[in-house]
Amino acid sequence: MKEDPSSQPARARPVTLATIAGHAQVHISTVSRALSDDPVGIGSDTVKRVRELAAALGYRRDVGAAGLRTGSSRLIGVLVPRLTDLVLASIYESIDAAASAAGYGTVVANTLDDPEHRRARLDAMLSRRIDGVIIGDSHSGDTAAHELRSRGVPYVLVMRTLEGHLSVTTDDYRGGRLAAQHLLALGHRRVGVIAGDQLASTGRERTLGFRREFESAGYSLPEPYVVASAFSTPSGLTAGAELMTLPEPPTAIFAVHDLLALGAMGAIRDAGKRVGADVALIGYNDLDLAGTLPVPLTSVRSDLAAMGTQSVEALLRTMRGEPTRSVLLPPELVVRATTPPLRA
Amino acid sequence: MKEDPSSQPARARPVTLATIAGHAQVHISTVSRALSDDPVGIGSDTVKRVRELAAALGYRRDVGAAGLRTGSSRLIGVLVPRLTDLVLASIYESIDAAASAAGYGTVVANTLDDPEHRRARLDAMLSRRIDGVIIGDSHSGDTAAHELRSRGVPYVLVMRTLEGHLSVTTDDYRGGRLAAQHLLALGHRRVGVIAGDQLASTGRERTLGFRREFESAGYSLPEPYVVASAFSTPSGLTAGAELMTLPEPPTAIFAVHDLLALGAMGAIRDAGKRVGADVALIGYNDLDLAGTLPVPLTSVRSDLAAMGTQSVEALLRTMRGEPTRSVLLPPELVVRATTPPLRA
DNA sequence: GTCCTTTGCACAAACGTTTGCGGTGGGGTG
DNA sequence: CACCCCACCGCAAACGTTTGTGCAAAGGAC
Repeated sequence: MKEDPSSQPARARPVTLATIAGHAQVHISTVSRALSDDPVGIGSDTVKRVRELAAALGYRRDVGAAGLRTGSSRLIGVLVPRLTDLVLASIYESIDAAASAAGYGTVVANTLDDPEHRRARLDAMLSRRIDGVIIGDSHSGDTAAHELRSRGVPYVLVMRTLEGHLSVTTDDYRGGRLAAQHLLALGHRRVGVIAGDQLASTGRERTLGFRREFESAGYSLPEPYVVASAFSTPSGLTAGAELMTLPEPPTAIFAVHDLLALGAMGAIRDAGKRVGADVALIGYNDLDLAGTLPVPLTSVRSDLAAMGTQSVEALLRTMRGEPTRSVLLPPELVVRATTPPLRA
Repeated sequence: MKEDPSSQPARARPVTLATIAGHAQVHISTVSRALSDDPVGIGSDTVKRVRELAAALGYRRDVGAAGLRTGSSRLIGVLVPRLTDLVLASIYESIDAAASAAGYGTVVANTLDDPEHRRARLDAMLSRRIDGVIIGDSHSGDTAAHELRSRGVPYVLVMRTLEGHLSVTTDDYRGGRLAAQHLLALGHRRVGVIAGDQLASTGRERTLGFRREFESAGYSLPEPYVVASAFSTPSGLTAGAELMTLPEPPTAIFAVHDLLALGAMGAIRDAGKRVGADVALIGYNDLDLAGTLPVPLTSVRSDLAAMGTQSVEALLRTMRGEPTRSVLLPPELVVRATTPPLRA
């Protein structure tokens, strides 16, 4: 290990409009206009000269200072429960890409589903005068959306819905029905659901859709067979264990999140059964690890990238004051090895 | 689905120092001082009055404007290959938490290991006048660190090292040796390595440590048994398949990333073998899904949270101009079901 | 009572932009 | 040749802070 050269050169004084103006022998405002997207009222040769000078000097517009003047920080805030949740990480990735393409930066905050922490992070965002917020962690009984509305800060919900607020989500109710239809078609009659957080619309809707479809086919889904949980692998393990220790354990399990399904796999194995052959399993979101698991996982696919992109588009429209409607993306069932045909 | 009330109230004009000054009948500078951390030179009753007023009016300091004046944006940039890599997401989470606790915000950028894209994102960060950068995606032959140094922007590497630059990482060489020692002790003599990206110090060091330990015990690790890869589950699958189709497939595999191990599990199964019983498997990083997998995965644990936290501390020290040294965190082997004792 | 020190505050400049407005020059039209 | 118009550019204010300096009043020592 070499010695670390911790002594770094003093930070160079950044080159500003004034620097360029000095070199070009024009007024600073002329430089500003020449560098703007469409330089109106400035001679084309001046524009060329200024731009070359800017490039040569390594000029970089101070967007903070510009924001002070224009009132727009060109920054959008993103609230997520946890970035270590692959689903949210994927959505955030596409949000960031879309925002970046539109000339906006993003700041993301883990709220950990903790109201106090969330407040603090949202406060920090507002202190940076963000232009809009994408809320990915909305909870029933959540106040952030209302507060933003009353403050007049544009926002849009993603991933999870909330009655009366603009949102971009997948049709979770329909996704739940797809899972139920598949299991019913395979002949399963006694099934379990790992339902996720019931305060989140995702957990609620997916479970509800599944239940409705199942019951409307004439079968019942008793309470002990539906167990709430967090959205992590460990809680999938405990919830799965709970299901497998029922007097009559289910022959199939619907987990409303792939990570829950991953945990359930462990629980099924711990119960001495084989995933797929003995107990069918369906996950949700179709993370790219789902297809490469030891036993490839059947999952309800939702287009996370589209959700991210469209939420940015919706937010930008709202920021421009254009009317915008919520969007519901269609889910799709991807059948793999964890839901084989029932043996006779 | 209700109609979306997309019409939001006009954004309220934010309350500034001037607003408070008006109400308090003092000068704006007095308000600024009264609101600062230690209000020196201002009467204690004035301080109290101003602070109450600020709270009542819902004042929020504009950190962008403050940054313009002070020259510090109180923002640190974080460069990662991908946030959907759980390892990086975990590190970023702790970076963000630590930075936030120190009064700094963070902006993160996916660089996708693409130089051009990376340039653009780094440029955007510099345009926001970030106070420092944490580089999580350094590659051999990478120029960003050099550029930052020459620009005088404080930075620190995390996760991956680069000769001659300050970094906070785990001892990957040692981690590789731990894995080799474990497999040797179990009696494995013909082993394979899924080596990750050889341009990243993580992939390189872990593989090197493993090889050294293995060879110094008197056994060989021929080239076909070491296959490079990306750091994802799918590439773990293909690399694993490559190993399993060798004329004499290995009896154990060391994957330098848990997600690679996850993919390898699928490959082992596709080859008609059982993970653990037929082919031993060791992962790296000990993600929390490792322990809850159908067959719990033996893995080399590295303390990701500590890496994040300490990288922030190192960066803050560098920003204050204090001398700082690279840190090497010790890895730890966590033995689980994928490396059972060899049957006689 | 005078002088000096301290306390408490106001003034103003500066950070880097953007932008409405005004002014100068040149070219075209009548 | 006089006029007007337009292209091009400079001037200055403003965004919300922070901070060095100056100034007045209050308090103490003699």
